[in-house]
Amino acid sequence: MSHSCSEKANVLYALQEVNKQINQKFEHCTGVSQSRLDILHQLYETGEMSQKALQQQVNIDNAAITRHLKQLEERDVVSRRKNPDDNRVTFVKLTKSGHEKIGAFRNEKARFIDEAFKDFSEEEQLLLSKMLERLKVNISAIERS
Amino acid sequence: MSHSCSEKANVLYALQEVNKQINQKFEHCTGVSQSRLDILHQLYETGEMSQKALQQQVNIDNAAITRHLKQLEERDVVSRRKNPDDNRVTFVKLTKSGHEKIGAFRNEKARFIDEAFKDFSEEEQLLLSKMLERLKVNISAIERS
DNA sequence: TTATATTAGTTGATGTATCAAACATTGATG
DNA sequence: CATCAATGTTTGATACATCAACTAATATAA
Repeated sequence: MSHSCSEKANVLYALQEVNKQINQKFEHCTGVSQSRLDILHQLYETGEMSQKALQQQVNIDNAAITRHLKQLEERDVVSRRKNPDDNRVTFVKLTKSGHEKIGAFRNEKARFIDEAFKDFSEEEQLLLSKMLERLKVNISAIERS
Repeated sequence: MSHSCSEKANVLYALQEVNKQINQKFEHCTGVSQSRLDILHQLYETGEMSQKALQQQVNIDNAAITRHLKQLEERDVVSRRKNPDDNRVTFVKLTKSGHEKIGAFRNEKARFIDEAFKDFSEEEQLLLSKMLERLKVNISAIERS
């Protein structure tokens, strides 16, 4: 029991290691943080959208979204305007120059991902994906002690 | 190509999701951050050790280690002393009261881990572990563009 | 033995995620 | 219509990780 438990612990630890490694390496390669790229990626895919929708897609805090967008707006990567039909929500989209820049990052990321999974077959990817999903479900179900 | 690539991207994304989820949930359950628990866990396992060795084990920044330990020392969870044979290094260990407290956290974590992997067979754990290891190797090999 | 390099640890600056509190706007109810 | 609840966004406080610059101690080499 103690042994199998510590084995699981190691898997969890490995997961965190890989994750940290990904973030560090990728950010080091591109100069953009993962979460910022997630935001930009989402805007690239979706076009104009509300901050709320964006926040739900990329799954980081409201406050963080606001701050990222503020900076991105200053650098003319992103533009914002109020929804004329509901002044609570603000719409965000990539600027033209932002859109161009993001293209390069997306290629970079694609390359990164291809390298990361270079020796994974389709089946293995699927397997990994399924396992992660199960982990996610299990963890969601955990109650506060 | 575009399709399989975005599939990989989703796997990577899922990995990050799970990781974030783990950290949030666990910290929410115990009130201790993962990295702080890693530090305490390591001290629990190893006993007294140098900060350098600790840092290498838990793999977070020197500066972060220093700051964690400073706080833990203030709260009497940990005690530090200089290595009399080499005044550059400082040894750290759990205090008696620290040791007791950590026991509870470790149990909490064991429970958490058991829940997370509750429907995973030994083989599956091993499989996941191997895949993560491969990812790690692949990512290590990626050069800055 | 004095100068230089290396090692361990600390501190300051910066970036970013989080929660909670505040705010403005809108919707719903009496 | 007036009040109250809900929604979307912002700000402030806090926590943490990272890098770079710094200090102190030791090891190396001239």
